[in-house]
Amino acid sequence: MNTFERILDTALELFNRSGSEAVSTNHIAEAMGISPGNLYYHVHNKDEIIRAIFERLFTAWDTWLSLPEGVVPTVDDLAGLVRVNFEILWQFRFVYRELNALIQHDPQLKSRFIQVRQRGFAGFRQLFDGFAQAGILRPGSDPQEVQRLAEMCWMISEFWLPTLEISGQEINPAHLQHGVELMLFLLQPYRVDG
Amino acid sequence: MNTFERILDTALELFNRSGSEAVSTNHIAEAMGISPGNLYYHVHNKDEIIRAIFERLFTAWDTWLSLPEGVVPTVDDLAGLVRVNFEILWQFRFVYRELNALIQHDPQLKSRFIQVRQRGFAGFRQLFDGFAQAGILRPGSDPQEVQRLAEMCWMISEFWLPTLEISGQEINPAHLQHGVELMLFLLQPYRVDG
DNA sequence: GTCTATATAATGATAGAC
DNA sequence: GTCTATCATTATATAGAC
Repeated sequence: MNTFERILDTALELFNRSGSEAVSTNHIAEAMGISPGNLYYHVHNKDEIIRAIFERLFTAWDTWLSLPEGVVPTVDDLAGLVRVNFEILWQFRFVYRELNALIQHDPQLKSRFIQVRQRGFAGFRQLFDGFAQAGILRPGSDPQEVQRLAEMCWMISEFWLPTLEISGQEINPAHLQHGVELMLFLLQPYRVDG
Repeated sequence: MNTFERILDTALELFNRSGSEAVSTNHIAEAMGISPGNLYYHVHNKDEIIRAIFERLFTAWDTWLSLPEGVVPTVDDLAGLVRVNFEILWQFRFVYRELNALIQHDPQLKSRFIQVRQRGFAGFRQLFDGFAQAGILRPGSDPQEVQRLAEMCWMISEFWLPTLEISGQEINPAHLQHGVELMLFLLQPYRVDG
């Protein structure tokens, strides 16, 4: 693996462990066993490292939401999808721990994040259109219903890990499952099958 | 006002504007027009400033949830309560922007936050028991129903502002109202009155 | 209580030899 | 590509005069 990718690997590990603010470029270099000067040959600055790690997350999200064409998704698929996102966000856990601060500090990162997240939600949202068309969700009188269900599920998908952390709860399969169940619970009144 | 409180006022303003990491004790002293040495006469260190500001938030929350005795709350009261929490969290907006990072960095702050938040949720949760007893929520077959509704509403109450920020949406009354409406939407299927 | 002056350490980043 | 050496800057924090 090339040095640039190794820098990202190491930085991600340290950021997840100690937070990106507490981890200096010197720490990263030391953890890799290279000199600080060498690190700066491969990256311009610390912000670039953070942005590159974010791009890795974005790639993971792209794969996450690239669903097979023409297949009608079920609510179980949705639950599985959210579980996968929990895994992704655990892998990049420093991101949502510091997200609002990070994008406030770096306008370039902010616009990029907002753009990618927006696209991600659009894809996620499509699942719910699929549910409605497949008759999995009952036809509602309120046209905003599907939109709102998607927004709530998305919120759980994004903020369940941070919620567990500020509750003092361990991030383990049982506690993650609680988030999935919360999501299924809020879909319950609108489901035809369940 | 005494100097300690003025330090907290100034620090809160700067933290909200630039993030607590970017603001040094020197910045705070300068913004107040006192010397760095003088600031350290009044506080031991920066962590103490952050903890003291958190205590202010906790006090605001205490007042927030101290409801008049024996009065049966309505769903409108709940909506109003959540709006007030949005105002509180706006006043202390650096807190939820950095919350997971801050409590990871300061174990003392972490245990205190978890404790206060737990108590806060218990009070919030009581509202929902009140709803159930008053017949505002339909009697559900699932005993966990009330708990889950409270958890979802609490999540909106906590994370709606961060959600707006990472969506690139301005924090204004209309966008805040959207959060309230999301909450009312998820209560809808369980309401008897609506 | 408030100031000036300062100690100490760490940060991000660069220059130039190899 | 990698190193050593180093810089300028900033951060937290303290000592001691007033």
